[in-house]
Amino acid sequence: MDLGMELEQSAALDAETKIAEAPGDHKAELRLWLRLLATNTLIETEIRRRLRERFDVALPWFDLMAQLERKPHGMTLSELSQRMMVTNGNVTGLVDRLLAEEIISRRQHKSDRRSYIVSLTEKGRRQFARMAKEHEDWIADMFGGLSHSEFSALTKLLGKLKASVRSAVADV
Amino acid sequence: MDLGMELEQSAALDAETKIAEAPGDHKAELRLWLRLLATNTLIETEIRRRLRERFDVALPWFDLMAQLERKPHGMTLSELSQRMMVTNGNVTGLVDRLLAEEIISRRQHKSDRRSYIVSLTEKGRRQFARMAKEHEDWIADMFGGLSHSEFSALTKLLGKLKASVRSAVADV
DNA sequence: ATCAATTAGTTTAGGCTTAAAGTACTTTCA
DNA sequence: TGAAAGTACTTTAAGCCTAAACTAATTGAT
Repeated sequence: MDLGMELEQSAALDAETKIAEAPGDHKAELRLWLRLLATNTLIETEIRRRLRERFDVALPWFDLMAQLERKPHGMTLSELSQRMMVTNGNVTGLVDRLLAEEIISRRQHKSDRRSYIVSLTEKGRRQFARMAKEHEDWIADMFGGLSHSEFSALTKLLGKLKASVRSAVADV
Repeated sequence: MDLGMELEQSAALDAETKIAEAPGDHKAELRLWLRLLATNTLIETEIRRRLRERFDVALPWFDLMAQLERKPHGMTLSELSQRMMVTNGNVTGLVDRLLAEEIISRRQHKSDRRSYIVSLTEKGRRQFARMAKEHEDWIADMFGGLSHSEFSALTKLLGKLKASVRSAVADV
């Protein structure tokens, strides 16, 4: 997704030279979002391509496995859907397919009969370990153009942005 | 998507206090990507929800209209698919649906008989204008937690990251 | 001028994703 | 304790999206 409003690359727009904007002018915010979006899409497309090429695995599968890997005792489908930031129905379908491949297993919750716990099988753990190793290198490779300090600055700023978005979404 | 590897929130990790990493340790890069991803997903989900609620329109429709709005003379499907960062086949389907709603129109390319030009209809232009106005406010609202200088710093850093990703993707 | 390579767009098959409605179970609280 | 509200998960319908195979037209190299 790239909302196509990418503004002129006027290099002059920084904190020093920026003139007070007209009220209701949100070009800077828009520009920032578009840049975030484009960057994210670039990375995601490339990761998807490499996962398919190297491991014949779809990105949502990797995502699901990554979640389970951190929780050796497994988790419920609801928790999974929250962590993956997708709907419950989506997770139901994914779980079905990963079960069929014996990458994950599923058991009834002990006390809540509505609920299931899914976790990685041994096969799933092995496969994920191989993928995670390369995946880390891909990311490091793509991010290699940034210095140490740019890194930590960007991480910090994104944390702030995330918090800002969260609070705006929360109190609608 | 949220690859579930979110690391412990050790606040101590900045340029000053960071100790040299072990070779092959890419935790910082991973953390940065996960944060980018989560932020993007939050924004996208919320925009999608609001577009549906206020205008009964899907995000890809808005995206496509935003592209066309900038090019009053229209553009080819290929150009559209490049700008939207999706496949040609995807665009074919979207264009079909938007044509049916008379939001866009389509004509043969003058000299290249393989090619079509699509552009917004008057109806499409009107509808997009209404949406774009609110959309800008939503974004500004979500990004409101950042100061002017944080804004420009983040914009600049994301530009660098985007360039870094692009060059890594290019020379695979 | 010709034919191989490329490009524009479509189609197909299959998985992804959502929103909304539905089933089964649990919790709450009057 | 028992009805109402809430939660966990599934199903459905419809659209999104990709990769790959396909058709038709153009370009380029000899």
